[in-house]
Amino acid sequence: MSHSCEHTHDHSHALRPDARAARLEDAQLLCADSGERMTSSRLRTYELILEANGPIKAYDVIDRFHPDGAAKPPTVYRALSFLEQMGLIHRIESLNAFVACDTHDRHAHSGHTAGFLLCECCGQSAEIAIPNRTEIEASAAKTGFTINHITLEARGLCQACRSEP
Amino acid sequence: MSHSCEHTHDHSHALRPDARAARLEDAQLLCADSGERMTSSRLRTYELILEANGPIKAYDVIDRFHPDGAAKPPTVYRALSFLEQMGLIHRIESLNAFVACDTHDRHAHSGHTAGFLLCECCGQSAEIAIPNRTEIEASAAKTGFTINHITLEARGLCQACRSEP
DNA sequence: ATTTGTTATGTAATAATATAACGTGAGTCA
DNA sequence: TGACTCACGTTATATTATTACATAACAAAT
Repeated sequence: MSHSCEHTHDHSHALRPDARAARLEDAQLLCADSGERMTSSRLRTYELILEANGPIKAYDVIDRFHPDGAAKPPTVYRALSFLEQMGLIHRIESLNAFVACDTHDRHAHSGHTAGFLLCECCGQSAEIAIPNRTEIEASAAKTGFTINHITLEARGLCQACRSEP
Repeated sequence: MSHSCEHTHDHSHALRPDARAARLEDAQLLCADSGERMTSSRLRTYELILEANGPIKAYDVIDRFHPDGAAKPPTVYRALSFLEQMGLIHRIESLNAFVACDTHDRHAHSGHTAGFLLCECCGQSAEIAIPNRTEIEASAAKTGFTINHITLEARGLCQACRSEP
């Protein structure tokens, strides 16, 4: 889906090294507080996701895991599950990819559920609050359905990609 | 995800044979009107999706395609793409599965975009209108993002599964 | 300090999902 | 009829994800 265009994608959203370091620290504190272990493979996986410029595929994490050679899939998939349970990353269903949770909003989005805007051109994502969650729940409740989790992924074009020809 | 419970799922939503036949006829008319060809593999794929009691996996279609032995994957994946483009079926991203479009609502949902309620217990799905489409678009527009397609999938428990212990 | 239970990891294999590439046939229409 | 397009058949392979089981690391109680 991404990179189907001609222009260059110089509008990187990747975190700068110091911001990444801060996120890694925060994650370690979060785990310490919750009595979970932030092991080295979990940390490495999180680091690679933070380094990525947008959602990253599991096998890209696997390939980049070691300086010399790939990790074994279960190592990374286990870490991804853990990080997702901790609310540190989100899975993007429509891309089979993973993205770091936007820390700024992490506590704002109830149940660690967020919506995503996914640019079909540059491949970057933006996390948004799900507008009117209650309406969705109300609409479901009419038929007696109770919602546990909402996946909301909107595909389109980000401003940068729309303005570049 | 589904069938993690103890109770039986006798609340089938599958169409009755006559209703299925009507859908198949409608689909053929739709194709005729649009100048597309409803070939036998497309029809067979659609038939299997209509017969399913909820979202069905591509490989389940592949396995059931012939009375004796499976179809080749490309045959079915091609048919699935076609049916999706025609608005006859939807892909459920969070399940890697496909479900027949709810005909009743097919014209009501602009752009053939629909939301889904997915029961984590019985595996059935219900198609809903996306309640906040404009708000989502407005929220995206604030950052200059234009939306082409919205995926909305809510997981939870349907009434039948909540009432059965 | 040892035992014991739990949690995490290593490793090999394989399952599940999806597409590429390329040749063939069937319809359409000048 | 010839040329064109669309759909299909076939083989192979790519991509995504999990099972299964053995080992290691850790924590907590004895």
